[in-house]
Amino acid sequence: MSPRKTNLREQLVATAAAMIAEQGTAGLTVRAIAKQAGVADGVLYNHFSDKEELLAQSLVTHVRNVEATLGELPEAGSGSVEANLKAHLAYGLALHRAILPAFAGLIGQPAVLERLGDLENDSWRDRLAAYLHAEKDIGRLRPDADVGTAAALIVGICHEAVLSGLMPHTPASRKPDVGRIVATVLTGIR
Amino acid sequence: MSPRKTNLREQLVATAAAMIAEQGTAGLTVRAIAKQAGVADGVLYNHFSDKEELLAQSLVTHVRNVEATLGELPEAGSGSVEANLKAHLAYGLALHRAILPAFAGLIGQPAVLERLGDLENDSWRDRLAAYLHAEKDIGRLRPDADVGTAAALIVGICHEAVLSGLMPHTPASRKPDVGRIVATVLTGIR
DNA sequence: TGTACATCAGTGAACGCGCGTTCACTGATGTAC
DNA sequence: TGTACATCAGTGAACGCGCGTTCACTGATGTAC
Repeated sequence: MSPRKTNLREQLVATAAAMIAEQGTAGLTVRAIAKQAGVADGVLYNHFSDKEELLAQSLVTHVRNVEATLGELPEAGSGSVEANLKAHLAYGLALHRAILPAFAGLIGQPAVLERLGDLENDSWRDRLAAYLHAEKDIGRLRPDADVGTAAALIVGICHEAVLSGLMPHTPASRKPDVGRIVATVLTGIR
Repeated sequence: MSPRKTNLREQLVATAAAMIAEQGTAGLTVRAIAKQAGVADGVLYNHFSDKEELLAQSLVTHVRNVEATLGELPEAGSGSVEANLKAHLAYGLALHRAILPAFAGLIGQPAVLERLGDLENDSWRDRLAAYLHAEKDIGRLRPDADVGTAAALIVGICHEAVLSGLMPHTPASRKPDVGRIVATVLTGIR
């Protein structure tokens, strides 16, 4: 063995993650990754069984890179519920804007997605749901509030905002307004 | 001219639309379409400038086929707001379940999507927003209700439900509950 | 009506290309004596 | 210390494949006389 100070595997993953961040997974090529990393075309097969393994690892890295740039999420009981939900929503919007195009490029080819089992799949969603439950337990939300559904609504807004932005003929006026969304989820429309 | 009773163009579009309905646009091949239609490989170029034109036309047809299978949307003022919103949401869920995978397969290759300008892009969304406005004018929703945001929440749920279903490691318990979603949008959680 | 020719939708083998992947080879580094 | 050999990460040309697309050809149909 005696690893000769080779972290080329990590170099390839870092390069591929950066390319995913810039252009998504659609049309991403092993040659393009190798060229960007400044190594030979075939070298990735010394470190990965195939392209899918490199892609799966790079996706995990990409998601972690994005999460590292996002701040902390608020704790239940601190500040106001409205401000906390706005922070959660802004976090989710930024997260999905950065990672959803990468995942969408893999639809219809789910083999890569199935290799991501070790990636905590949607930890933000779980934390949002836990936050809402805690606020309800504290009494800052209605006792009969359906916090699971509220979490789904907020996650859905994130998906909708990003997907609409990827479609061509979408009016720019459809940009999400964090304050109005949180207000509507809190108070309803009836 | 004298068109010799040739509707092969429409036959190709119908075949491609059916294949899109079954397996989405990802991995859809001109050869597979030709084989399924029972015609020669190259014949599509007598009727379309290229694969993208066939795909765009087939996507429009697919969407119209799906819409034709969905019932009518309720009118403002009839029935109850809650029942009407449930009908709208069920419609949107069925619509997106059928068409969103087809569109997702084209992300990162937006040339096809740009050819869909004549397709009324998201007419259900517009009709939902118009319905909510009308109910507000009638007085069956709060005067200060943010119906535009409410429409975005409902559309978002449709996107979220479909995308989550396409991901492998999603728990089955996350299926959307139309009644609870409508109740939460109507009454909020605070 | 019958015959010769023109038309043109349809055919399918073939082309060029880019992809993921392979593998004989290189050459710098580690080891043996 | 110096020399000969072994190792193995890295190289990059080449392979096979499937894709979208092209085009010389076929043969059924319409037209002219």
